[in-house]
Amino acid sequence: MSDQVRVRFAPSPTGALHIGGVRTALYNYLFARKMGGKMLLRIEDTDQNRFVPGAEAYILEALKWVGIEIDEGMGAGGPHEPYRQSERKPLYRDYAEALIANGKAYYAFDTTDELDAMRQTFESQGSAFQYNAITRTRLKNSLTLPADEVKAKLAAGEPYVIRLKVPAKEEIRFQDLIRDWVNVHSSQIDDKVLLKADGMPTYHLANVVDDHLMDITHVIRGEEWLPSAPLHVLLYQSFGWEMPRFAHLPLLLKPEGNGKLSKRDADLGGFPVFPLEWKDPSTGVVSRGFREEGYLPEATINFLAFLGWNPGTEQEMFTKEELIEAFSLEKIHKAGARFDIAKAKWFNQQYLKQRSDESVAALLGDALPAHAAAIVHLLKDRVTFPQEIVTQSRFLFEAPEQYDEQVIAGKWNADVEGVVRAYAEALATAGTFNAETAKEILHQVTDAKGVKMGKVMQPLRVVLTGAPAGPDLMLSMEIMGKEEVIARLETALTRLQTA
RNA sequence: GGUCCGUUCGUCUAGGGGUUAGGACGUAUCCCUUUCACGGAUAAAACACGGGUUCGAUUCCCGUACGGACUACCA
Repeated sequence: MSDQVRVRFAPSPTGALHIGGVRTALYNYLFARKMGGKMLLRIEDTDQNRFVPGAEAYILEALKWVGIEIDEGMGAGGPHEPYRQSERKPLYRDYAEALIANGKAYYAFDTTDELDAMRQTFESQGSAFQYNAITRTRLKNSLTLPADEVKAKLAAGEPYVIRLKVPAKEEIRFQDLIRDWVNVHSSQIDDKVLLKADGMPTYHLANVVDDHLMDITHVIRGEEWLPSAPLHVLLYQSFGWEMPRFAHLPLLLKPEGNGKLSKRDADLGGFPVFPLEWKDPSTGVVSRGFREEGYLPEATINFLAFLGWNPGTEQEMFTKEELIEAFSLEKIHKAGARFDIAKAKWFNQQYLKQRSDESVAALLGDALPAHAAAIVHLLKDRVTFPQEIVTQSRFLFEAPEQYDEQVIAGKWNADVEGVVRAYAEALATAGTFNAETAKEILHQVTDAKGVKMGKVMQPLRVVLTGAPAGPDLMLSMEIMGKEEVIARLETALTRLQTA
C-alpha cells in the first residue's frame, strides 16, 4: 500500500449531490491536504437504472464551487483511469471469478421473484430472510447444484449473480478511526451479491476492488456504510489484500424531528440541502442551492466543517487553509449533527462583512447598476446575503411612494418643515455634495433654525426614503445625488403641507 | 423484528475521576447609535436514567431508556 495518504470521494451520479456528501468530500479533502496526500474522485455509477443525466457534471461543479480540489480521478485524470466505474465493468467480473476460483464466492441462479417469495414466507413467520450459510444450502447455486448442471446453465447463458460465501461462524472486527473497535459476527452478514445479473458489480465489490487498485489508504465515508463495513473487511480478507483504514462519519440530521437530513427538509424548512440549484431532468422540479441562495463558499465550508468536527479551540472562523492545518480525524464527533441553518447564516454574514466592497460588488454583477462599491459599503454590514444589498438599496433609485405614517404623524411639524425647506434651498446653492457636506449643511440649517437634530433626523429619513429606519442617511444621500435629494425634499414639502 | 452505532445548554460543540462544566449560534436585557443593523456587555440555558468501581463520578464499567443507521441483483 502507498505510504502516501490517498483518499477518495466516490459519489454515485443519481441526482444532485447532497450537502452531507459535500461534507464527506470536504473531510476527505482536508485530511488529504493535511497529510500531504492525494484526493481522488471516482464515480460509482454501477446502477444503470439510477443514472441521472447531468448529475456527474453537477458533482464536479459543486466540488469546484466549495473549493475542493481533485488531485486524481474524474476531471483530473491519473494513473488509474478510467475513474468511472461503468467504464471499468469487465474488470470486476475477473475479480469476482477469482473469488469463485478460490472458494470464497459462488454462482447463484435464484430469480428475483423466487427470492422475493422467500422473503415473504420468512416474514409471515416473523423472521427475516437472509441468503447465508444456512439458507444457501436450499437455494439454487453452484454450491448446491451438480457441477455439470452449473456448467450447463452458464453455457446456456442463464442469468446469474455471484455471491460472497460468508463464513458461518467467524468474528469480524476492525478498528474504525472514529469509533474504535467494531465487532460483528459473520452470521449477521448475508451472502451479498458481488456481481449482478447485468454483469455490473455491486457497490461492495466495486468499492473494494477499486480502493485496492487505486491504492486508497483511508476510506472516509458516511455512517450509513458502517453496517456493511464488516462485509468489506471480509472481502479484503478473501482477496488477501491489505485493508485501508476506515473512518465512518456521523450523519447530518434533520433540524427538528427524527432522522437524517433529506430533500424534504429543504422544502419544509425553507433552506437548501444542496450546494447548487438542481433541476430534476425527469420531473422538472427545482431544488434550491446554497450558492443561489447567496451563501459564500468560504462560509459554506466553515459551517459544514463544524458539523461533526471541532478543533478543540475557541476559534470559530476558519479559512480553508486554517481548516486543513487544524483538521484531524480524531476530533470528529461520534454522534450525528443536527443541521442548523441559523448557524450557516451567521457564518455567511461574518464572511460577507469580511469581504471587500469591491469583491461583493463583483459578486453582484450588474444587479447594481451604479455606485456599486459605495452601495455595498452602505449595506454590507446589515445583511446576510449579497442579494439583499440589491433589494435594500432600491430606495436609492426610487423615490418613496408613501411615507411611514407613524413617523409623519408624530414628528412632522412646522419646525421640521421649516428645516427641510431651508435645507433644500441650502443644498441647491451648495458646491460640493457628499455625505460630509450634506451633514455639515444640515447642522448649519438646524442651528440657524434652533431645532434639535434629534427632532429632524427621522422625519428627514422618512421623507427621503419612506422608511423609519435604514442605513446611514448621509451616505445614502451622497449616493442618491444632490438633484435627487432636493427633488425628494420638494416633493415632501408639497405633499405634507402643514396648513 | 434483528444487527451495529450513538447520547454535555434549544442547536453546533470543548472538556474529562475532584472544574464556578468553557465557547459559538439562537433567545432576552443593557450600552453604542439620529433610526435600524453592526459592534460591545450581561443573563437564562446542559452532563438521559439506574446500578456498580472509587474517598470522590458528568468523565470508567454494566444495564435501561431514547435516538439513529443498516437490513436490495441501490449506492
